[in-house]
Amino acid sequence: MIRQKIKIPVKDATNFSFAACLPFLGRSDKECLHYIQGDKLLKMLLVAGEPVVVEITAGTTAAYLQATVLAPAGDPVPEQPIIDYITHWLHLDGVLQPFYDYTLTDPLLNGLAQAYHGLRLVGMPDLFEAISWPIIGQQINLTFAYTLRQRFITHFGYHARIGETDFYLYPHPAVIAALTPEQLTPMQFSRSKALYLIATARELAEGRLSESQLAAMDYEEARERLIALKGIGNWSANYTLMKYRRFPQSVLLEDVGLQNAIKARLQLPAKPTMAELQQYTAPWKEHAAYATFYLWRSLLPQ
DNA sequence: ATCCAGGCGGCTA
DNA sequence: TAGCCGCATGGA
Repeated sequence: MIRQKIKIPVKDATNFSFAACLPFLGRSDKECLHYIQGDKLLKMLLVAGEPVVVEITAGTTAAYLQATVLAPAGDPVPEQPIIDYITHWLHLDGVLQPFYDYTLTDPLLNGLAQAYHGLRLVGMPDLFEAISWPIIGQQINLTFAYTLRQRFITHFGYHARIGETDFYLYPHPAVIAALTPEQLTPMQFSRSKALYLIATARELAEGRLSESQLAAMDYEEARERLIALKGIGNWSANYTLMKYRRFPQSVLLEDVGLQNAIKARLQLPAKPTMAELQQYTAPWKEHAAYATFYLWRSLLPQ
């Protein structure tokens, strides 16, 4: 059988490495929205309303990635939505050189560009995922957060078994909007989180919050709009702005992972205070999102 | 057992 | 506006 193959161009290719992205993508064994099999990355995504499973591999040069459509078999699927999705997800249209140059001038970041060269800020092209994941994960340890996320996705997300693998789409807001808290609390969501998730899903499902609305806002407007949602504070708003809107100045001051990474790199006796964090991150400006992401990466093995 | 976790809302002053 | 507190539950 001949499978549909799609080339996905990569910008700033000298600063891209597919292999460098895989450790971050594989950081949790409870991940169920994509899978890593050897040097292949597999994912189901929605293309013109239809689920499509793609296998992504490195190109023969860093200037492009290769996507192969595994399902559906038969008629070709539209290429552009797949290209757009993967480009956003892996930030293939990003230009890292200015950030890499900046890391050389910042003692906190120096060395990260070499250590993880070619790693792109892995994003979330789906707005509901980018808003609800911080709600799910806030104030609990990451292991438990991934457990909750896995339950959320496998209970309420679209599922298809292709070959030996169970693929899922992130739950649609309309599905979550129709839930009651009592359907989430037995899955060990706190009552507050259950209420926040349902209310946020309703905002999206009923059109009071939309991708186009958010797309028209600048960083500060979008931050304020997100914080107006119950359960979304400054940390969650900036998380969404970083992973979904890809505002480069997004900074997650309240992030325990960032705090621990700074503590480890500077060998501080304790986590930095909020005032110290502001001092460390103030010079980052348009490099803040990448600085944060690379510091997160530094917490993983290798 | 104790402390912490990729925070947030709400209350008080 | 800033500071404190309760939350809610698993992991280490």
